Amino acid sequence: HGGMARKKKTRTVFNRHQVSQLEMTFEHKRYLSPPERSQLAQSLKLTETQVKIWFQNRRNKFKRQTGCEGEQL
Amino acid sequence: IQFEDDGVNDKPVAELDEKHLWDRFSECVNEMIITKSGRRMFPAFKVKFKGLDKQSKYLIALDIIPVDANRYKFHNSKWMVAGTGDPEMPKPINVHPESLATGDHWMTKGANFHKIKVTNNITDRHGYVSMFPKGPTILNSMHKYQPRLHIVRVKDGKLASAFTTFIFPQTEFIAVTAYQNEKVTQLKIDNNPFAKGFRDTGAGKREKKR
DNA sequence: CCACTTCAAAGGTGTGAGA
DNA sequence: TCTCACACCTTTGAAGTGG
Repeated sequence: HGGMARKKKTRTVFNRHQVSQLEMTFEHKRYLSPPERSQLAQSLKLTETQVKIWFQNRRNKFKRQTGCEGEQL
Repeated sequence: IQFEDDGVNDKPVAELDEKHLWDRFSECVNEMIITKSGRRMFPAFKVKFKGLDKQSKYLIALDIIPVDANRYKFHNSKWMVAGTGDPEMPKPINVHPESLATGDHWMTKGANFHKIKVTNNITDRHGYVSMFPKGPTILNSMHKYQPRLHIVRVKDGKLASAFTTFIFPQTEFIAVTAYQNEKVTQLKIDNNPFAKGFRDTGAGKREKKR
């Protein structure tokens, strides 16, 4: 990185209602079709990209937790 | 306690996870800090399951009950009875958040109760679920306690078996407001990742301001 | 879509002082 | 005995980057 472009990435946190709705939706469907995503985004007042990325991250997390099954002694 | 037996044949067995760690704490009599805002227990209460029916759904729960009616004191590096215990508050039953999951779920993923908290703050009751109190478990300092694990099969929202309760003696502890036994403190520092900043060796920078 | 990484914010440790 | 502010860590999770 050459320039001095200091980007303050402020961490956005979804509120409880948003997370619980997203979580409930994820429990039923692990993938969302574009129309479903659009509707959910609108009802939660999030952008479609945010919902898309949330599901992407959520799938990754699910895989990570479930995949690492052989820990401990 | 009433239940409608659904005829499912299972034989629930729970075994304590990280038993060796619990044993080391137990050897020097474990202590758990209680604070006003609520403190997690360390080690965390984690269990693995066997003998559940894969298809059936189960509720898994944890509670913490008084061991006896004594007050204790730490004197000459030893715990000893120091009179009669104080009255106990009713103890909440901590239902595991993943509850009403299948036997298959519990047997593959186990149950981790690391988020439950213990407190000495009598004035912040979080209300009740059903007949039972909700929120952090209220304990008396310098009293002895024993966590218990409960398993019950559930069918169509109704209990479908008797409760199976497991007690792991090495999870017994004395509630304290500040650690009494140096050995316990050191075990906590050595094993709790959140206390890594107090470790002497390696990446730790133990320092005393004078 | 996945695999990873980035990096603030949130929050859990024991400490040591001062009740 | 108990409480509280620290310093010092971790964990969390949305957003970033590349495949």
